[in-house]
Amino acid sequence: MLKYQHIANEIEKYIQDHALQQGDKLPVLDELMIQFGVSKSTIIKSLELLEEKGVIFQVRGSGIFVRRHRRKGYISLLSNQGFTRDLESFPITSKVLELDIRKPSREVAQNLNIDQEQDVYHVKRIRYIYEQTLCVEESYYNKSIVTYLNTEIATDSIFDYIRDGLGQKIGFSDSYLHIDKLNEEEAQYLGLQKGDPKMDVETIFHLSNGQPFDFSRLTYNYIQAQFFIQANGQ
Amino acid sequence: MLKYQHIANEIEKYIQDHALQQGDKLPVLDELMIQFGVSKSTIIKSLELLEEKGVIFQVRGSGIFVRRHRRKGYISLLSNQGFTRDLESFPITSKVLELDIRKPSREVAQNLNIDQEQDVYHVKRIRYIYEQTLCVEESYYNKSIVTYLNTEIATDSIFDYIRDGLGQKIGFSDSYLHIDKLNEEEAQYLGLQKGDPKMDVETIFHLSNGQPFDFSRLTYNYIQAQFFIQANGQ
DNA sequence: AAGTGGTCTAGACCACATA
DNA sequence: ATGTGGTCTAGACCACTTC
Repeated sequence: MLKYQHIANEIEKYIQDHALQQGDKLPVLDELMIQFGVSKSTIIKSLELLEEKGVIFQVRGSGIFVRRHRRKGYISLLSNQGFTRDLESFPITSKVLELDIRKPSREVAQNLNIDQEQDVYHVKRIRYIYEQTLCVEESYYNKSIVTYLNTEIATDSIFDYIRDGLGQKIGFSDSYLHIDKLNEEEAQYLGLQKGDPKMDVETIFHLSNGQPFDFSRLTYNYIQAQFFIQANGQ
Repeated sequence: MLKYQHIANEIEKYIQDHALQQGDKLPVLDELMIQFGVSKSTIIKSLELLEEKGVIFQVRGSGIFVRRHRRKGYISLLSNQGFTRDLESFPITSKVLELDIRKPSREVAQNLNIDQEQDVYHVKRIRYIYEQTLCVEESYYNKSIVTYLNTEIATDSIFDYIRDGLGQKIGFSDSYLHIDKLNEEEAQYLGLQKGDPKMDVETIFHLSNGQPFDFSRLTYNYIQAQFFIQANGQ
């Protein structure tokens, strides 16, 4: 593991173990340098990581402080690793409704940047949070990258499998959000009424080399759906 | 202006001027170092900025590539500078409905981290995009930080005024998203029906020293509301 | 004035992709 | 094997906050 990653983890663990709150001060740069026995740049790199993650904020001339959002039970829209990778992880489970290999629609092919003759895995799942219906998910994986899938994998974490089982490196993702009304089928899956509110999140996931490998649409139960986003200044 | 900021701007301008698309390759590190006459670290810092912003992605051993999301007309949920600061800026206008000084409710006081005796500016606005109703906004500003406001400022950009007029440095923000149904009043403002879907976005904006200065709730018209989020791997 | 974080440099060495 | 990005160092100097 890289030094700066290791140090970032240690600092984050320190914050959690000591239950530090928003605004609490961390040791100064010089101390951290000595404590971890590395150069200033390496500490700075660690702190940049934590700042980007929304764990701390730095004030020039003053110090390094803990950043905490106050509300619990919200799902982060910024983790592009699915839900299971969140720090404050939720008890998310899945039920697989459909799993097959097919030719993509034009929309799917476009989003995966392939042509319509190439095979994709199609997966439809319901996802539960605290045993309540959270969302319906429909995903398409480029089969030339995600070469194999089965129901067992899809019931567990597909992303863990892609990373650990297939050895693919997951990079960045683009998400598009829409608000609309539920249709009959969606309402049935989510245990709501037709015409009730919903949020659709379409996401294109890319490998770290920029290749799209997954296009997914999640339709959320508006009662369970609470999200948060931490933004940093530019 | 800092070197790495300047370079980042130049590179971004280069991408726009040449209308580069997703996956197009940029000059390699060595070339950029020579071209801008700076050290490797400075170029890297610029590229990190652009990567965080979702403008490029880097592949070790391969190169630096342009990152573009393909869909137009979506509002970024990551800009914590309001709408007006977006690169692909929209014609956003505002109408001020209410503007007064008052004592905050407990909820507002909590979110601004003040007590209920301290004054806040209360602003209620309707915001339009392409001359259509985008959202209703209700904001509360800590009056000890935002010392003055008037209708003219609130019709324009309040954030520009806070930064440029008051000389405050805007830092990070925490946003919380909910989906629900419109009530009578909201429906009227947005020109929709009671019970139609809505998205509420509550945001706490902080100065760069960590102090909250603005708590706002935006209620979006579900027909106009389209958002996007670019996430980077961890 | 002292303390603290931020920028920038030159260079050594490492890890990954491509051919 | 070569090219390309990533990590890490030691140190000089700068900018902001606090006292």
